[in-house]
Amino acid sequence: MSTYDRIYDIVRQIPPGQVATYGQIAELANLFGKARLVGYALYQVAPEDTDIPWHRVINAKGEISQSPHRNGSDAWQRSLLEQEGVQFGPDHKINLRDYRWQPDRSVMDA
DNA sequence: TGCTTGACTTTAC
DNA sequence: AGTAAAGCCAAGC
Repeated sequence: MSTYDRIYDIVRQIPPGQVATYGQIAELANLFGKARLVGYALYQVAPEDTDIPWHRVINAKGEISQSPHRNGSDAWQRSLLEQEGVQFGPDHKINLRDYRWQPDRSVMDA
């Protein structure tokens, strides 16, 4: 069981129409403070890999993280999210308050 | 083997 | 509010 396996395991559990931040994934995978590894792990996942919903992982700002090496897979990511009903704000940001994934919401209030 | 880089986050000016 | 720096760990060279 490698570190990345734990990350992928968490990412696989993100339900459609919801998103999670890198830091959140790291925390759930018992890797608090190691958010970079999450991004690095996802970097190794091929965009066409449908086994892992990599597109549901975004940064803490609610935006799709970009990198010189992505070259368009970021646009693809946005497309996939919109397809699942995730709406982007005027500045191309996702409202985490509404779409953030709540893994274990035992205390359901209101 | 050792140094640099990176799909990040948080805290501090 | 936008910018800067530090912490983290695996991969590539």
